[in-house]
Amino acid sequence: LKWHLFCSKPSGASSFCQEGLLLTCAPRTRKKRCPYSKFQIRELEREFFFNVYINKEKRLQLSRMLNLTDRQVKIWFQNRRMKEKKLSRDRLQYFSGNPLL
Amino acid sequence: AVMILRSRFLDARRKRRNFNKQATEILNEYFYSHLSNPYPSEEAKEELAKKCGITVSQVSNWFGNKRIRYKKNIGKFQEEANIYAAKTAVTATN
DNA sequence: GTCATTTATCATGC
DNA sequence: GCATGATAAATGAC
Repeated sequence: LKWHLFCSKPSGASSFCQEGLLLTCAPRTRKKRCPYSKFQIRELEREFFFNVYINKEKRLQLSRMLNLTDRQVKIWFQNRRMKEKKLSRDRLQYFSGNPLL
Repeated sequence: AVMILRSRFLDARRKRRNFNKQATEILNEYFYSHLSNPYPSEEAKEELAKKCGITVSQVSNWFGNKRIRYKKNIGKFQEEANIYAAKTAVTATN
């Protein structure tokens, strides 16, 4: 059984959500998904409100403040833009075909 | 009024409801008859969505969940797989 | 960059 | 109490 090829391994070592000094797990394993804290989300959302596309400087600044990697902040903004797009689609679908507007 | 609609929209997104039996049947039929590559195209998703009375996003969610949960415990789905395998075999003969 | 995914997690149904 | 649908991190194709 194969389907999509993602290299995912449980990575025996206890991998906590703090990714300060990303130890290189030899056979590259997929990083465990770790939900961000309320504070991290709030700050990311705040920045997203001002600009949907974040520049490199702000990204580095934000990543340091939130104890996230540069890559994590970059990906968060990518995912957040996709979420916004989906929200727009859902709103359109929900409110169209709705009377009383 | 706008605020009411807005809140209803938010509630509708938050609340989860199970699909009806017929929709689940249709989705499972597709899944098990494409078990070697259970990735419906965009067109197939739209058709499934229409037949099931759900959105394309919901179809994508269903297949995403189904693939990972099937892969994680194939044994648990063996019985279900046999049922739909037999079902498609019957429809194929007709 | 987008975007379809994988995977874990969340929230609800029953 | 798990089953199930939706969402949140993370990856990879392009």
